[in-house]
Amino acid sequence: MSDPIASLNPEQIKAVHRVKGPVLVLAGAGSGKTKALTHRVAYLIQTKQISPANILAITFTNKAAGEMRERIQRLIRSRSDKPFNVSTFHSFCAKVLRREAHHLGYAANFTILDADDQLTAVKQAMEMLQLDIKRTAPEAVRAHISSAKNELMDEDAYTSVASGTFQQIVAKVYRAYQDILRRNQAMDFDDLLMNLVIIFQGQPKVLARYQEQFKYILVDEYQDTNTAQYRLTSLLAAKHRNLFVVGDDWQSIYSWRGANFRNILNFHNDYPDAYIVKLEQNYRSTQNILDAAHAVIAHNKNRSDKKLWTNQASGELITVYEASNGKDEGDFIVREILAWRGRTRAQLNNFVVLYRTNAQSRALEETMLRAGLPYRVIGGVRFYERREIKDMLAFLKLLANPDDNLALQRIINLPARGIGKKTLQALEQEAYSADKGMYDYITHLNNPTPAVQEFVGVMRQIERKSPRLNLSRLLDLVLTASGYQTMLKAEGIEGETRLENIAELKSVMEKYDHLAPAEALSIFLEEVALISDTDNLTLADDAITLMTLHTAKGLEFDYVFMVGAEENLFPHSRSLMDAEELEEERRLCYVGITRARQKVYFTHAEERLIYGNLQANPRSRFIDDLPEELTEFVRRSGPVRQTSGQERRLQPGDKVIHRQFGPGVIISQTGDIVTVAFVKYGIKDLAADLADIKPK
DNA sequence: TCGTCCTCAACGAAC
DNA sequence: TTGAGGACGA
Ligand SMILES: Nc1ncnc2c1ncn2[C@@H]1O[C@H](COP(=O)(O)OP(=O)(O)OP(=O)(O)O)[C@@H](O)[C@H]1O
Repeated sequence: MSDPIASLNPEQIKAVHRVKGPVLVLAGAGSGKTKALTHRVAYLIQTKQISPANILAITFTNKAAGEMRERIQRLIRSRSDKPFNVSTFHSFCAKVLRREAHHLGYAANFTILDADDQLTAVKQAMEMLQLDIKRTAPEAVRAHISSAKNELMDEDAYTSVASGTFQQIVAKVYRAYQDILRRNQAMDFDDLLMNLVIIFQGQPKVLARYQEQFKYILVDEYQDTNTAQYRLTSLLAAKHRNLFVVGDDWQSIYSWRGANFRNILNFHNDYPDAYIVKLEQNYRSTQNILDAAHAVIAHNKNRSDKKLWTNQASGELITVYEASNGKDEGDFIVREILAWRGRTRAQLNNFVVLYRTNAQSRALEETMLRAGLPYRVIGGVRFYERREIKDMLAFLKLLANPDDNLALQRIINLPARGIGKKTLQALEQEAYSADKGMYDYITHLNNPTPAVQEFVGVMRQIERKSPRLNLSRLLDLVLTASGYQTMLKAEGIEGETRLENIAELKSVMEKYDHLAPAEALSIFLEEVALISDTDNLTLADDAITLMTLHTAKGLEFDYVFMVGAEENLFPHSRSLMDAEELEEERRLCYVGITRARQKVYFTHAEERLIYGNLQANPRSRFIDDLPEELTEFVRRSGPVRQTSGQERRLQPGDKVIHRQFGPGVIISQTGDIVTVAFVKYGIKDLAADLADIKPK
């Protein structure tokens, strides 16, 4: 292997060698930002003799962290067991909090709530406050609490700024929700970030310790940091100021969960002495792909100015396929993939199909199945969110944290033993009055009901044997002792499938079998809680990859299909009203195009089934923004030239004004009915005689 | 309390 | 189209 530095270009080398002080690498897609970051870590360790323990590298996914750890080890030709602190923000916070959460009254074994449990806790909070779940959507409340935390607003801060009925409700629920979480010894995803910031800000000595440890900090994908992550980074780097961040504001696509690309654009204000590196050579894509991507992003107003060029030839044209319907769209993709495979012996692993919403994957899956092509879907309904998996995990969570009432409530009646909603509520109330966790409470009851006794017996048995069992044997024990296995076996086909899923869970747990039982469980539960969709992408089998545009960030493939390139789908209908959201859709398109090494396809359909009825959407504005000379338009019947100057009546996407409902956007037209999304009144079906609707 | 049938809203992206 | 949640009877 050659000297690693030699494989970098001069600009990348500058970024790697500037060891001291703040450094910003602001550069476009595929310019080698992540590569520079990886090499910098290796350089710090190998050439500058800095201990890995003093370095903290933050990546966007656990998978990226794992790959980086491997690459660094290869670069420094070492298999040392010294800990490399390469992780995501969330798992970094979780690890530190295991040691420091006591400052906030949490024990080290706190539970990490997943999205599902969060919602359950919100509902419980609302029930306690006697709020009507039908009048106030718990999901909306959860989302607001989450945003507040990402902005570092605790319940007091939120209460003091809450205005309007809804926000005041949220403020109340927020308080009750935090109360529930504390009693459960549980933190949600957002707490992991916010609580660590609270500790660092309130305990200067603790902060100083970590500042001293992490003298060198590196952050990838800095454009998608939220306020909490930004603050955390600033706090940790404040002492030594050796902060290296890389990112691309054009690729900021997570504003809806609090990310703010101004964090990267303001870096030079936060650190006036920052050394700024621009990388302009792209090593991933052809010139046509870069030009197309640039043409799309150029329409955005809020963005930095950047250049990107490549040594590569212009390459393939962008192909735009107009399908007659969703099925035709899928068939086209299959035909193209087979054709490429015939021509170039390309592996299926080199193909990715990207869509805007998870719901679009189903139709594509069916096409792939029919064609007999192996595929993998990344994301969507996640493995760890399946009922049987969550049930198994709940047993394990309760074992790890007896205060986890949410876990207990999930499993106390599994298999059904007559503990229903009423009984559960009573137990909860009694435990609450006794100021105890529910498990603690029911294990110390004087005369428990037989059903409760039975459950306690199951848990006692598991508790007693668990110290001597490795993780996979522990799962076996849970499965048999609880009676869950018997229950599923009695269920027939569906139970079989569920048992298969549990078997898959077991094979994951086997990877932790070499760890001591005492620590294996908590490590496993933490990793499972923080696993991300991309983490599940492995190219072990040769298969076509299907995923959302968001999930594709940071990845690269030879052939990229962007499907459903239609107004209302992409850009999504919910974004059409808001200029900033539209810019984010555009950035998403930029991300999609720039994933490709060789060839990009856009596909759209004249009509497609949505909720079981046909909808017609015009093709995406992003297609219209592609340079004509780089684009090849194909229809079902064969290549055609672009139709110019389409006649415009009222079409989906048009902005309109309604006499009664005010401004809105046309979503679709079916026969005599137009569906319009109104800014104030939501989605309405109206007679299409146009009497009440005027173009804006 | 629990399972089944039925209605009706959902689908925006995820650590 | 699918899935969650309510109504209902056992
Ligand atoms: N100096 C270089 N010489 C050759 N290839 C390079 C060089 N730098 C990066 N590459 C390659 O270019 C591709 C993109 O690199 P990398 O993922 O680091 O870019 P990036 O800027 O992080 O991209 P993105 O912003 O799209 O995530 C990778 O395949 C990488 O190996």
